[in-house]
Amino acid sequence: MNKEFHFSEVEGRLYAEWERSGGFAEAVDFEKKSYAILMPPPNVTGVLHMGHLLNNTLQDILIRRAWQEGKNVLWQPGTDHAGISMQVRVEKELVGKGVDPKALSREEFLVHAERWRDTHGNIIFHQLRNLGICCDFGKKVHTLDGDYSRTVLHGFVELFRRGYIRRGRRMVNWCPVSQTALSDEEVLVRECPGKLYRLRYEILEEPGTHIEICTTRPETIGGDVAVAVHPEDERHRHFIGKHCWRPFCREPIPIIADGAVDKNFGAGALKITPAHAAVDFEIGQRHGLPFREVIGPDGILNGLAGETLGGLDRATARERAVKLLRVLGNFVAEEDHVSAVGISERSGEPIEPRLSEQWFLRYPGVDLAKRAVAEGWIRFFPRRWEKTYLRWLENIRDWCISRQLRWGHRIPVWYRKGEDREDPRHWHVSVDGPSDPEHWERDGDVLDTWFSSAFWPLGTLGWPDEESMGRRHFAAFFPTSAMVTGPDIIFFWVARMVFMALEFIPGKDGKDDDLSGRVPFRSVYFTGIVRDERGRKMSKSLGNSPEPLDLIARYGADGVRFGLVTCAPQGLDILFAEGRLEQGRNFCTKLWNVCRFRLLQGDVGAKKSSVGAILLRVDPKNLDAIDRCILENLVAVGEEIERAMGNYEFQGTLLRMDRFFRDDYCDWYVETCKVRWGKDLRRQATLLAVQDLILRRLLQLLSPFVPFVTQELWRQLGFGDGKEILHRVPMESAEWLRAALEAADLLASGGELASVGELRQVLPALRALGAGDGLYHGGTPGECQRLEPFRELLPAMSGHGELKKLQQLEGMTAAVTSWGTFAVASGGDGGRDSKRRELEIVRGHIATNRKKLEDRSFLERAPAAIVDGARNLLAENLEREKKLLRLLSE
RNA sequence: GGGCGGCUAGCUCAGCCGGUUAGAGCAUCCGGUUUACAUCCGGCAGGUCGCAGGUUCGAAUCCUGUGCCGCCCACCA
Repeated sequence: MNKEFHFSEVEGRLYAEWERSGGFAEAVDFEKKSYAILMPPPNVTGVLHMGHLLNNTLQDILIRRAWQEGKNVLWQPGTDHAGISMQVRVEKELVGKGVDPKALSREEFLVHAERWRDTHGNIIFHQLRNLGICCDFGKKVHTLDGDYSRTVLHGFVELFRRGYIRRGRRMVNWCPVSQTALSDEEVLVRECPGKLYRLRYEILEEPGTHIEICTTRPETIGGDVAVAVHPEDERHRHFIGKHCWRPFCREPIPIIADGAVDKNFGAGALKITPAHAAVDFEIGQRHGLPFREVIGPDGILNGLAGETLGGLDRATARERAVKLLRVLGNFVAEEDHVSAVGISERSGEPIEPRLSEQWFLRYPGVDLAKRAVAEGWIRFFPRRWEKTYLRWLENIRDWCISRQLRWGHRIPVWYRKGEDREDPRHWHVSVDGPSDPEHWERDGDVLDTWFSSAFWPLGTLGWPDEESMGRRHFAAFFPTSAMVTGPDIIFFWVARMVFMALEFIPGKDGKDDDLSGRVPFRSVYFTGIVRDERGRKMSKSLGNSPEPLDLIARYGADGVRFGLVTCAPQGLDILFAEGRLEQGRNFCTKLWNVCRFRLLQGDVGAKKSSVGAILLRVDPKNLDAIDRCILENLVAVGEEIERAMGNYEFQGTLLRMDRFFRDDYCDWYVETCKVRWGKDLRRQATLLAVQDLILRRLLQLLSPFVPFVTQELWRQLGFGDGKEILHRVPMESAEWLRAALEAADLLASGGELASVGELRQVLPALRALGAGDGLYHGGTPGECQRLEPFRELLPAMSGHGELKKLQQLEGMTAAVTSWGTFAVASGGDGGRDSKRRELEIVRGHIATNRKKLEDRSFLERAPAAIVDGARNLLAENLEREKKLLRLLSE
């Protein structure tokens, strides 16, 4: 066996083998419980980043544990066609090649896009393989696949039929760069420093008199159709019903009263531009105002904006407008003002509120979606995200689902040629289209990508086609078990999947109140966002993200996985620290070496190394307290891990295993084995069997976290038949193990646990004594008797050779312990200072506890156990003080 | 404007359904190692638990207020 774990050699070999020999293959047995995770489908344009690394590591851990628990397992991979970002990407590519994308027909463009997708689209999965994830990529689904598209279109048609989808002319968020509508969720609101302009419009009926208004967007003045004031605003009351002059495209416009105006903001009067502001639009509707559009879909102002503003972009037009207003005498003042500006998530450009004809979805089953989470049918980890989810549902608004793009699912609506498009009587809505297509024209828009993603749990499991649902085991895997994703897509995706599932999956036996079978997943684990050491979100544009594949090459997949998990606390963002990965790599090396050491002591022997087979090699008569304690620990760790994993405490679980492995097993148990090895062959065999029991279980427990090194060691140690795939080997539950070890009488009693625990605590004190010619011990007869079984062990473990009787303290450095006084010969008064420090601490404890015990209310009100604890501590420390004083006075 | 989260050792974080002396890893420093592992082992030092009140015999932990930092939501132009 090599001295080091050469991960680069092992990882490639094992991964290929897992794939080849069915390590990821589905094996559905309806007698068993099922476990399913839908991998959040990465964008086809995406490349691997740190977030994917973390996210997929966590899913892989859950999936491998599910295999170990003997469940039916589905980890569904897939990719998302990523509407806008993909289209932008392809357009850029085309422009680079000298092709004008706009000159291409829809079909020509799609050919290019599909070609791009098919060459670049699966890169991320190839990259993910390096992480070792046990996902069957053969099951991959792409949102534009034929089957999946049918799911999406069917969903649309059904929602339309049920009255949730409507076509309408409404204000939408318009991205002038992509020239498409966006949903509210795709708009980022950013605080932008700008100016608030105070302007005056002259009153038609009272020449020379003005009304003052405030605006941040003077370039839209051409679109003003009114000025509104609050109906109860004394300052402006007398203007209501009169008119004022619009400065650009000079025309009189009415002054109206509307409650939506805030009296306390600015001048208390608001110019109304229904075509370019949502609030203004509503006010316009209420008052039957006309509609003047002055900005085109491309963000360029038109002739109605004012004679010299036409043809300018919004920013330039604003500057020009201000200059004009000064010249015209309408300008009063300007002040700095921070306003909330909607920014397109994709293009980064300001959104233009714009009236347009779009398809809207009124969310179905809002109350059900609330109940699903509020009543715990779906559980969120960490829980606090429930509030975010619920609050969003409280203020939910219709979702604009149509996009003026080419890349995506084309809306399955046809309009009869030559008829009024706005008249539903001339619409055809179906998945397959009309039977006489020559008389119809299909809607040119596509659906929001997130609309198609909302059907992911349904579509990937074959819905709505019964044959397909059977083939994909819908019955076994729906509802899926866990969803692992980022809180940033809680609205975009998580909530919408909930809506769709609840809408389309009926309750069992018509019992719709029981949501258990209707939710898309039973729990959602929200990961944190991976940030760099300075707390900035890792991103390519900032250049602060390490190359994931590079990290894997340097630390090994296991090292990276270990590192990521240990620096990812539940519910908090992750401050990425590369040092963690190094610790991960070191962990693997240590695991490797302790197994190597095991092999150096002798063969594992029986090749069939089930727990039962190993137990046969353990003779309870040859076990001492130390052996029983480590076995007890082994069981307890398993129990803690099961609890922790049930709560998705990945970090806690791994750190707990790490602690058991290093502190309990390597540094304590293995070291004591060396000392206790002896000459008795049966005793030796038992010690090895105990090691095997521990290593076997440890490898299994660790396998989901560090799959490669554990798999390789499983073979090297000779567990299994040499071909076994570790994560497919069933793992005994902690409960089973406890029962088995208890039945074989291998677990420590409470007394043994306490005794060994103290033994371990004494060691550091002995080591701190420094070097001498041996270890001297003195104590009460009771103390000496307790030490007896460990006479060999203590001095050896502390590096002091043999144990001698302590005769006198002069010239010695001593440690007072619960096992008596230990000392080594020392030159001078070495150790005196540390004794003094110890005395200080001891006296501190004495004072604290004495004070407590003198406090009557403490004695009266504190529970008896606490009071007793304080008494014991006081007594103990008084005793230690006495000994220390004796030592110091020698 | 509303909401959520964080603030504990130089750094990253545990602890937070109140209870013995507030922990771990990393970094620093000191020491160890012929016999699995220097990708190792041990130890020293380092914290008035953001701040201020309150409840309590007892508060890092519960309550109130407050300060920074971050995130999310929101039609005051």
